[in-house]
Amino acid sequence: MSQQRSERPAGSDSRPARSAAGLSADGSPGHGLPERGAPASELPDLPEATVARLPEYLRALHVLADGGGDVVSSEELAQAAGVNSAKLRKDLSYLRSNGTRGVGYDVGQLIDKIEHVLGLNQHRAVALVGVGNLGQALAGYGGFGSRGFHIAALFDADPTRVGDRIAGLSVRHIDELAEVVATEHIAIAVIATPAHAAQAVADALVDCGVTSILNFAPCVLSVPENVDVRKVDLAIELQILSFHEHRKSTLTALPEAIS
Amino acid sequence: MSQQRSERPAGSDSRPARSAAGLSADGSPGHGLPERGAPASELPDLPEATVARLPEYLRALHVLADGGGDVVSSEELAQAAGVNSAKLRKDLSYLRSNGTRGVGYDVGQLIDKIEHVLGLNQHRAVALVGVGNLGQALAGYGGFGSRGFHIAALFDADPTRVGDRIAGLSVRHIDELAEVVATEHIAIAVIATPAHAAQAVADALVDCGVTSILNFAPCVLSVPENVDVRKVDLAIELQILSFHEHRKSTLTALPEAIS
DNA sequence: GCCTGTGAACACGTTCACAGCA
DNA sequence: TGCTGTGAACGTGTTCACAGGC
Repeated sequence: MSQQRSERPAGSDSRPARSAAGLSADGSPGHGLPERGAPASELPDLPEATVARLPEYLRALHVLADGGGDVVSSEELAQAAGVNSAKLRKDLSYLRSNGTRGVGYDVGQLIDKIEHVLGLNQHRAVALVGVGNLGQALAGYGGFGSRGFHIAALFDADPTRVGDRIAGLSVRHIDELAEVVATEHIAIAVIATPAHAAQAVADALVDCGVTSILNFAPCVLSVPENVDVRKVDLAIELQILSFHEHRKSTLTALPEAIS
Repeated sequence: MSQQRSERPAGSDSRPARSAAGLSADGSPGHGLPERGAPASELPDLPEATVARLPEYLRALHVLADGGGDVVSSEELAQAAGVNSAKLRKDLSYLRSNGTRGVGYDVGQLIDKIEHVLGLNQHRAVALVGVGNLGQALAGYGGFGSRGFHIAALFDADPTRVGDRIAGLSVRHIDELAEVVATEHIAIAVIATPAHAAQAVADALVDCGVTSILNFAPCVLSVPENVDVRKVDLAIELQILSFHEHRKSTLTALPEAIS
């Protein structure tokens, strides 16, 4: 499932929304899919919705592993991950997973498999652009290392911020982007700039060869089709909750139907 | 139609369950209920996917309005929001929307309608729990006011932080939660605590009557079914991007199909 | 002509229910 | 007797394509 080109909102909720603005970028009709028997045969092309849940399973598995568990049933793991067990089993079946019937899944094996599928074997270097309020918080977030990433560089356009040290890194000017992206082998970047700067930053990132962007700026980014964009927008999340609040409050005004 | 009730861990998936408990509330054909709680056209029960996109349309509309536009076609608006126009039109049709054929949509009217549906007429008060790195950044984020929300109170469990002033608000101890939630009429809360504290905070929030939670802690929350939880997890977003990176790099190893 | 609104077709995702194996 | 793995049924969401009105 390639991401569609243009831009697509990919926020918090499990938005599998594959909004393809144009045409069938990814093989719709008769796109000779990579041969089944193809030896390279890494990824057994997973549904996007499954991909979005694997990280949650992984987190739950790590918790179980820390707790000393070595085998887990689909029911237990599903509960820990907040899904139902049928969905979990279906998801894991896409990994040609090796559970043991009558027993469950080996925790360690499953962790390895999921990490492998997600490409987390190699610690990935991430660039963070924009060290304002949010950017600083993200830079300071400690949870990355344990989950397969490290922030390799910080950038900002504001000369007064360049040189600041945040979380052990020195803030560099955005003009140095290309150089650093190359030397650090960065493929993933986080945009934490104001909205008005985000598109220019995205363009610069793409020019440097970055192919995955996590966008915290409240705007739509336009990027080539080979670049993946995911979006996190706090206000949008709150507005969705607001809708449900609104709905709940009008529902309580209605007579209670049967229970 | 059976919906699992019980304590559903509303964690990751964060799709508020559409309780289909046999309510024909909205316009069943021919059953014209004479009186609704709110006669002024309440919620025409929208698909969840549509709800998730309305905020994006709203943002795009505000940009257009600021630019002086007063009418917009579905094609233009769709582009600005990063979706395709068929989807946009379908979404708006759920709002019994009033576009003009051959012309387009009135920007101002559409803004009003979406804001109304999302319940953004009333500025909603939001509580933020956890003023660490991320919490402080969220508190300092200025984008709320213009989008229908304001942070009404900050809480933390750490006594050394209580009393700090952040973004014009004084941090209060979590023990004061119930009191403040009541006086400020807070229905929505943001959890920005470490994972190990999040469930306890969620329980406390629910006890106070909070019915919508935006969870930044990397864990699954278990809440009663009438409470909506949405989750934002940075590491998960990056891991999803990592998968696509991984896939792209194995694909380039394959012979290029035609483009 | 242009553009909205929408049924119908299609694609995707979830759930069920049971076959198959330890 | 479990519990996994999975086809098939079902439901949701997206796209198409055209009817309807300006």
